[in-house]
Amino acid sequence: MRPATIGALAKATGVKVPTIRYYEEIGLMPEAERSAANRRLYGAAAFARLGFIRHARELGFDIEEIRGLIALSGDPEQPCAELDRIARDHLARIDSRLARLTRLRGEVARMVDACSHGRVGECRVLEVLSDHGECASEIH
Amino acid sequence: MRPATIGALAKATGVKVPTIRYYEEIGLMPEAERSAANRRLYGAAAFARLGFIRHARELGFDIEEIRGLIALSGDPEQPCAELDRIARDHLARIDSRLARLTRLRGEVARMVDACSHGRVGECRVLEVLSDHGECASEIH
DNA sequence: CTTGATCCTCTAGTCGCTAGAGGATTTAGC
DNA sequence: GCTAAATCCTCTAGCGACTAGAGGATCAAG
Repeated sequence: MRPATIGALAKATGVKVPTIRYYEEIGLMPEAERSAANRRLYGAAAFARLGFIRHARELGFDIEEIRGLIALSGDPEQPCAELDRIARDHLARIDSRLARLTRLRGEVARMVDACSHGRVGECRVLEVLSDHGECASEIH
Repeated sequence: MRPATIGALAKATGVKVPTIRYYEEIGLMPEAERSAANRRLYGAAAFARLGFIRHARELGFDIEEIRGLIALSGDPEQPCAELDRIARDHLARIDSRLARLTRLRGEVARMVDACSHGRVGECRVLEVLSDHGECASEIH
């Protein structure tokens, strides 16, 4: 397998070309080797790493967390407690976002139900929004 | 009730001072009157409007939607179909975010479970992240 | 009358990209 | 071999919704 262009890497991983360059710029991807004409060239390792990054991003890890995960993966002798901690922290964040979003859904649904389908003057959507006392749940 | 300073408005509504200035800059709040010494002064209407904005933001409406809601609220004779549409669209967005976040939670939880609490070399967290085939659900 | 809190404007930074300008090089079709 | 389209390069600027900080004016309390 000879080195691929950035376009081929993009196609294979589903990460856009400018995003790959951006990842290189912020040091998330290593600096790519270059062809004689200054084009970036990627080998199998780059495909694996970018795939990893993409998947982690899809799971909602932020760039700094991914940096941490990559650093840890480079040293297989380390105990995986830190890895576990990053993942658990992330899970906790997801859970709290889920809880918040669920409460929010309830409030918005209630608001939609309150619409009388008449004129704006009678519509309760605006009232619900204006008056925090209308909230069923305490969001703040 | 004589006019309040920006600080008092901030305290009362829970919106930070720079954010209020930002809202004025982008035209979400009207330009405040000024004291002789050029300080912003706010009356009851400003409290109501900023409270409305804050609440809508908390419910996840974006600035453009809020602009729309405010514009509609200015004309009580209009039918409230448009209002209803904005709110329903928003509800649909929340639902799809909820669905996505729920799938994601499942994957991350599975990943955390896969940690053998040994060394990084044996930990499946990294594998799960590397290999999209490991996914239980199709996210993309 | 001084001290500290609050206010003003302005610029720049956050995150994770995305878009576009302007130019070089490569690839595909004829 | 030649041309046209696609791809690549670098660079700067923009998105949303703020947040942070500099540098200076003004206000309220002791």
